[in-house]
Amino acid sequence: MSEPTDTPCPVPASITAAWIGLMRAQRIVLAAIEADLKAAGLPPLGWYDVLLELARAPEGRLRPFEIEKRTLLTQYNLSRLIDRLEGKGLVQKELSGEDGRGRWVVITQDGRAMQARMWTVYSRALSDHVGRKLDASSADALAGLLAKLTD
Amino acid sequence: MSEPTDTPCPVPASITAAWIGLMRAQRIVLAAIEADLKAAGLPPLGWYDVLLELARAPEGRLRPFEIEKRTLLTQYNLSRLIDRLEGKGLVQKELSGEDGRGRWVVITQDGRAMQARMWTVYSRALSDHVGRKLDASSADALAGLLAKLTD
DNA sequence: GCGACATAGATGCAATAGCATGTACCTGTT
DNA sequence: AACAGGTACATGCTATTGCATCTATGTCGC
Repeated sequence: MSEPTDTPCPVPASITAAWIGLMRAQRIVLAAIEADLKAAGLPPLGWYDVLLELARAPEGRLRPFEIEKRTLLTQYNLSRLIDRLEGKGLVQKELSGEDGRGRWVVITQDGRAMQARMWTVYSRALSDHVGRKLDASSADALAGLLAKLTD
Repeated sequence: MSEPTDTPCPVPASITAAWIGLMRAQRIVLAAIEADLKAAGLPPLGWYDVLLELARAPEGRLRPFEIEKRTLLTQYNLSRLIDRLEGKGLVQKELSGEDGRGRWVVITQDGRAMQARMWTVYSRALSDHVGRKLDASSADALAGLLAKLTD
């Protein structure tokens, strides 16, 4: 006669609490930030990530696979996101001379302007939805703990 | 002649580090867990969330709007997720007598079995991808810091 | 140089998410 | 009772995502 295990849970409660908190916090804060961007008539955060990487890159250009690594976007989603960015004139695609398989993605002036415009809204949203909730030492501690999850 | 502000950033570095860490950690861990579920031939995590709430509810039934609050799903996404769950025989929809607008969503035996089956995989994934990375006190600390973000 | 395999990127198609709106029904006011 | 909201849920349409696969090129061993 075995004990009925109502919750057959080999996972410590502290672990599940951390995981649920991680999901909740990310969703809630992300939704709040996206809402602020949308309210300002700006595109979603994914666009910003790509534009920022390009803006920081030497000559404002990167290969798609480099963007992919930096942003955690999947290959097929990035391929289409780049098409959308190009459609809005924020980036240009160029053929790569060295590697016949490759393309260059180059940020345009409009793209740099959009990145800057998005940052004004994004930074304020970050202050509102993250900065207001955490002091510097808490933020450091949080970043440190989260980093443990990603190696 | 004004100084060029290379990074016009009123947001403390510790705040952006925490935010980027939050996004990265959530995406990486979620992707790992979803991959484990898929590898086991099981449906995505969203299904589990709904099934768990139903399994825990008295008589295994909830109104859609109750599920909505508990899971952070949007109304329209939940409406269709419930249809998919019903299509697989994991829940049933019943008309509500008291409130003519309402429906009940009732978990079936198959639904309970699926929730249990998913938990065996999910709990192992949690141990692998979270438990292995954090000791109990770190997990508690992380949960506490994340909770600060969501009030 | 040729074949086998890897890498970079694109794309057709099915599934899901987002948005706006629609349909019922409820609740309060006059 | 009639009306004016408000709440609960569904749904048509479009946009995005996920998956599998395709094309093109590069690399390595022989």
